[in-house]
Amino acid sequence: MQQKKDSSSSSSFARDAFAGQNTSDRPPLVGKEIQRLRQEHQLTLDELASKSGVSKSILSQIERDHSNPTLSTIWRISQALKQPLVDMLSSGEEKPRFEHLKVNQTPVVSSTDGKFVLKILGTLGTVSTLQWYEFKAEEGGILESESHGSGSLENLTLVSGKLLVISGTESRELISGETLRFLTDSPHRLESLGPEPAHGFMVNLLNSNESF
Amino acid sequence: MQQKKDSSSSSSFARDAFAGQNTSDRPPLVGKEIQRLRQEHQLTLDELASKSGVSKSILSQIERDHSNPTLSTIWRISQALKQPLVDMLSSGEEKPRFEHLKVNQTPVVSSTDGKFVLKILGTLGTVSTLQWYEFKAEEGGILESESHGSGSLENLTLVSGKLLVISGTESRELISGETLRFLTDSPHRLESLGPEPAHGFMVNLLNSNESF
DNA sequence: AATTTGTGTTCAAAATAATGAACATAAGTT
DNA sequence: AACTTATGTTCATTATTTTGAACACAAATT
Repeated sequence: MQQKKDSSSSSSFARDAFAGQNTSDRPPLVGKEIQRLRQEHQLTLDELASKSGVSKSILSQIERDHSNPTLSTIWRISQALKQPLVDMLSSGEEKPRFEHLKVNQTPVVSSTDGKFVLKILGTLGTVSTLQWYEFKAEEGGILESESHGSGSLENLTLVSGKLLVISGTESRELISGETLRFLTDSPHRLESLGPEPAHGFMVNLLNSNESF
Repeated sequence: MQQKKDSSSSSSFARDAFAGQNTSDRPPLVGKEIQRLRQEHQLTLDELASKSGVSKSILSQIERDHSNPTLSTIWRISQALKQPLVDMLSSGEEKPRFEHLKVNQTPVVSSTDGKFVLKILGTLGTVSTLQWYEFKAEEGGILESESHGSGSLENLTLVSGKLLVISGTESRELISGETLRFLTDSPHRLESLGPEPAHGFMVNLLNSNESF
């Protein structure tokens, strides 16, 4: 019924259930990350406790992964540290420093008539898929796309040329230098109006939950 | 010491402490989202309970936001639903369909000597901050940046010109059409090598935990 | 209609997260 | 060195989450 918690060494939490590093099949160990953020903000446990409304003692335990925090606790901490909640839940991993894509390694997609060319510049997965492109389209070039799923967002910037954008029942005309963002949860279509070729840049967020 | 939980109406959680919709200053209400996902997967509470190892009763309460789940509980649920944990913590919100930025509304930043010009095309917050830019730099134009925080990633595509990128102790030279992505957790610097002006796009992920 | 089966909700008990006070230790002061 | 301050850890208690069993209700079957 009642049980001692941490007498001299172990709550049953971290040691028994989630002993290892967060390398996949265990809940994320947020302790070190929270501690890092707190120290970055130059806060003591007392200060963070009063800022967040979470008691000092539980903060201490969470930082050492001796406790399994509640959603509301993590949230209050993230608020106090001005850190998006989700950022605290992913553990830092190894990353190569540079990735250099040579010209011929950049994937290119083009419309059947070859008038609309899309260069895929990058992709990022997991949280919400993100892709960005450069495109060039001579007059009359058309790119038709299916829905990207609810909540998907397309961000178009036109460097030069003129572009007609149709999404659902609405449409817009873009001129050089303008940016348009729009929902792509229904089929949509880009058309280069010419006379000079349209050239621009596109950032797509697939199935995100962001608002702008 | 002991306390009834949900007798006929209220745990002290949802109703007392977090009554409203998730419109900002309360922990995210994950209930509806979890329920949606469960139903999408065509699972009953019993099935999800056995898949996730979380008891049916607490699932029921969490779905109705009558309980304040533990990190490990949310995590086990997210695993069973094959859903990235963080995706469950963002709630769906309303979104306007189009946002059209006219030329003069696009924020522009330039270096003190005016040789390096950065147009801020867009920003997305919360999950991990994302920003993208178009840049133009005549020969000798330099952009110096501080660290963007651990895990930050910069994705550079050069449309034309020649660009020198220095991050930490390493450096690369980019020619027209190439893409470079690199970590920006230390100060870094872009320099247009000329002779023709450098022109390109940049997508920055600040403090993300993605790997590529 | 009565029975079984499936699905979600509530109950009492047990496990554990959260709190505030006391404690330990280190760092600075007098 | 003794005293104070600052900071983090542990203790005892309280508040809540979590569990498994019992319950309620609806849908399907006999």
